[in-house]
Amino acid sequence: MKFQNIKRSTISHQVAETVRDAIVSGAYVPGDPLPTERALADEFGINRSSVREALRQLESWGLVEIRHGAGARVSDFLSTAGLQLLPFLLAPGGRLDPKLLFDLLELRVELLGFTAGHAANRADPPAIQELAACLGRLEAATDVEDVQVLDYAFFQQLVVMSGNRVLALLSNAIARVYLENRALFSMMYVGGLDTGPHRRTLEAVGQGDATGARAAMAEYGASALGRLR
Amino acid sequence: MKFQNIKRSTISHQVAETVRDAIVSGAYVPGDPLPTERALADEFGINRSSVREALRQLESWGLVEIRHGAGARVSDFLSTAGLQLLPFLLAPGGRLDPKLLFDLLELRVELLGFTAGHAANRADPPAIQELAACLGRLEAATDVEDVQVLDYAFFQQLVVMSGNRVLALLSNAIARVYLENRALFSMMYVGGLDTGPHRRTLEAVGQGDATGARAAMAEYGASALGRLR
DNA sequence: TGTCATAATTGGTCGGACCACCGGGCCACC
DNA sequence: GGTGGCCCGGTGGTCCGACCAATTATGACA
Repeated sequence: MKFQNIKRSTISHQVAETVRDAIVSGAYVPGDPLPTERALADEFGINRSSVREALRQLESWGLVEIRHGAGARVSDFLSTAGLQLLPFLLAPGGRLDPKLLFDLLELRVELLGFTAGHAANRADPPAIQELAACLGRLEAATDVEDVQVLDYAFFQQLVVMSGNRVLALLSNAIARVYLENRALFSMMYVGGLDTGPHRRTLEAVGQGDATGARAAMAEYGASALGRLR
Repeated sequence: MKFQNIKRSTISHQVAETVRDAIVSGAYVPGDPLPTERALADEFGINRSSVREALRQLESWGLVEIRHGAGARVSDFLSTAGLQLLPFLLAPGGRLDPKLLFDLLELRVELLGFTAGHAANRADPPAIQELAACLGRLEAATDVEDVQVLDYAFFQQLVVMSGNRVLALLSNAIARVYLENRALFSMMYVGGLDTGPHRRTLEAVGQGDATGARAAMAEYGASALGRLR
């Protein structure tokens, strides 16, 4: 039994999360005015400073727009927010949005291929060795949760090898989706993981075969996508 | 003559931007402790509340990690932050990072293809008509800045047509890169824009030809990438 | 030398005050 | 009828000073 990290949370974080969930779950519609800072402070029974800190957070998530003297409004976050919202949009109020998950995995297929292809182009021996080690650890794992983590580590190593920092940032954002909704993705791993595509990817990357690596990784992504239906 | 919107800024935003730039430009290295809230307030000559609001923002950008009683440390943002940092990483301290721009455009090629392909699969007549209108406006424009905006609008319409909401969030993030560094990308448009790929994309999307649409849009992205060298 | 209570440091929360800005209503003026 | 000036209540922005809570440094003691 491993203990979870105890998450200590500040009041402002809790408020931000509460209001954030209210917004993404549709309790507030884009354009709606938020209660005033003083009203929120009253409602939550906390100080206005804490509310303000929470609002700053909501603002930087792209969820609300604050105007001096005129209050805060819920913004049209689907056209202003970035991927940092995805973890919370995926299962608002505990209810999974299957279409959104499908969209994510669909895009992931593309990114997996892109990543593997560029990793093959730019790989150097030590990195390839590290990738092989990742694969070894993955194949040795039995616990579902470990498999999940190590599978992601394999992909992460490919991202590093690709040398594309924009891709790295993008993959950070996607990693958060996994972390926030770990249970959601565990279904992709029940009944064991076929590491065949991983092995073929490793081989192709080792030979600098970008086309092969891309195909192998895309195949893996597509199979995960297929398992969703 | 159109007047620009006057942008009013709060103190906390200014502080957040200042510290953010100091971090991404390397003045602080990941792991470094930030000055204490009280010290920052003194240094900037402002109140501690404003500093705290700024720190919340930096925290939600993934740039710093705050621990009760122990101060704030700069986090290893390249492995924790998401795409929302990209606009500022691209030209820290006014100096362009050409490799990062290359990485972005390289990834963009992939995304353009993905977007066009899926748009072709899911397009309906009114959306296609709107896409045609986008192309019309683009070809009618003469001002470089207008071309830049309308070129992006064409892509944005493809994103909408693809029906992939994750892609939409991703493209929001990338849009911010354009907006924050508009001048940087204007070079891609000097000497006019060849709208041939756009026209071929429109045609392919209209016929539901995913492969053709993907190829046309990828070609366009690759040409932009080539112009960078 | 190692341990542990304690003090100092630092972030978290609070209450209250005042300023800056927005929106709407009102009114004089053209 | 329309325009601009003016005022006023509501709301966000900033400040101050105080105290609480967690961490870290300190130093006495065994």
